[in-house]
Amino acid sequence: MATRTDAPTRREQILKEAARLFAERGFHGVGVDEIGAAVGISGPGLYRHFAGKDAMLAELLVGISGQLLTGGKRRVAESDGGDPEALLDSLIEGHIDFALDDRPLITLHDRELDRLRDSDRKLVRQLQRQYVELWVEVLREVYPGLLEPAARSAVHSVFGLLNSTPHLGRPGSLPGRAATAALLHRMARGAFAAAGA
Amino acid sequence: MATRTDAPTRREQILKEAARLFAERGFHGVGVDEIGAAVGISGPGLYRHFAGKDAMLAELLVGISGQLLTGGKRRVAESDGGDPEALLDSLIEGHIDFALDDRPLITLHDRELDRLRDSDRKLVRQLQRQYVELWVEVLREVYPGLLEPAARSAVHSVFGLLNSTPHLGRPGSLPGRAATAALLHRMARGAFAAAGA
DNA sequence: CCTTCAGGTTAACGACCGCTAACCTCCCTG
DNA sequence: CAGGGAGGTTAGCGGTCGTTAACCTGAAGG
Repeated sequence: MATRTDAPTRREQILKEAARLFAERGFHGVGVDEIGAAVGISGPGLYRHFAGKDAMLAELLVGISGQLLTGGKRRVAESDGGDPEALLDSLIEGHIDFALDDRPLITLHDRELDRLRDSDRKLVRQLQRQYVELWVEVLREVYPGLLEPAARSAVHSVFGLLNSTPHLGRPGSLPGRAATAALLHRMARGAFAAAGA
Repeated sequence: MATRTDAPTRREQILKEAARLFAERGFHGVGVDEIGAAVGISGPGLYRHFAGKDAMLAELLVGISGQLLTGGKRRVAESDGGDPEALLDSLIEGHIDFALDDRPLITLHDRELDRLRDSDRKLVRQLQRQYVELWVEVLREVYPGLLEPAARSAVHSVFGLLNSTPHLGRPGSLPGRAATAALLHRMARGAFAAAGA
């Protein structure tokens, strides 16, 4: 992972603020003027960077889904036939990092999907589906007795568990990031273990 | 539980359809004309039954939170000092019933809270908080080693797990309601057990 | 039979919102 | 030192939305 050191571009600033605002008040609840104000320019200036408000949401959601899937595939590749248990732990860890570091995106990800144009929505759904299937395959290697429909339900449910981070109160009321991550990780494994029994 | 046999009132019809539409497209994404059309009257006719669009959302969210809390309190009272394990199972079962039978309400419940007037939002949050604390107390009886902050995080996370039902595909792709409920129940217990270890 | 009222209707107003048009101003480059 | 494009600005248009106003109607009650 090459850590970025250069300053964020204006486009990236806009996307970040838009994500925060969309997560706080919903896509329809935020005006373009507010998004502009959040980055120090005003309203129509955004159209120098994006074709429209819809395009911002689309780029955010496609980006999230793609990032999750890419990270998941990378972890599978790095494991390469090794211990499935360790691979499952790796997937869980990656998802938790994302859920803790990009809370607004996690919120958007399963909340505003229906506001997308048909083609974008199909793309996002396809990426999400591939990500789920990747987890399902790994899960069924760890728990061979688990049938596919049950495995898929279990994966969706654990996503619900891991994505609950936005409800956990603002950073500070928590017992520290590492402890929270560890708790979530244990609970996810416990839930999977119970599903596989 | 006295099962209702009389026909639903117009108010109830409106609330039900509004809940469905809000869950599908978001509060700001639904117009009053659509809500009216869903119950066979048109737009402004709704104002004979509600003070405004906001009032519908408020009544829905207060109703949900109150219903969950009331049901939880009833189960605690029925247990009355008995087996904490059985009480925890009872709470989980009640929450699962709600999540499976009223999916649109579950969706709204943690998605549109910020669209409420300040007073209504405070009321809903207070009801939600009481419900969480009720779970936390029971959970700490079952797992005495669990500290309060961790227990609260665990409860929120299990709510995320149980409330994932809207993502589980429409009824029919599932292996039957009873099997789904049983799976969710096992996973919730597994997650709690892992948190308590 | 007349009144009343609950529960509708349509028309229209005012606010807001996404987006475009037209214009301005640096800064880079040949 | 021209000039041109990147990245802003404000004004304003067109459509939508929540809400109100004014009117209608059928059924119940004295």
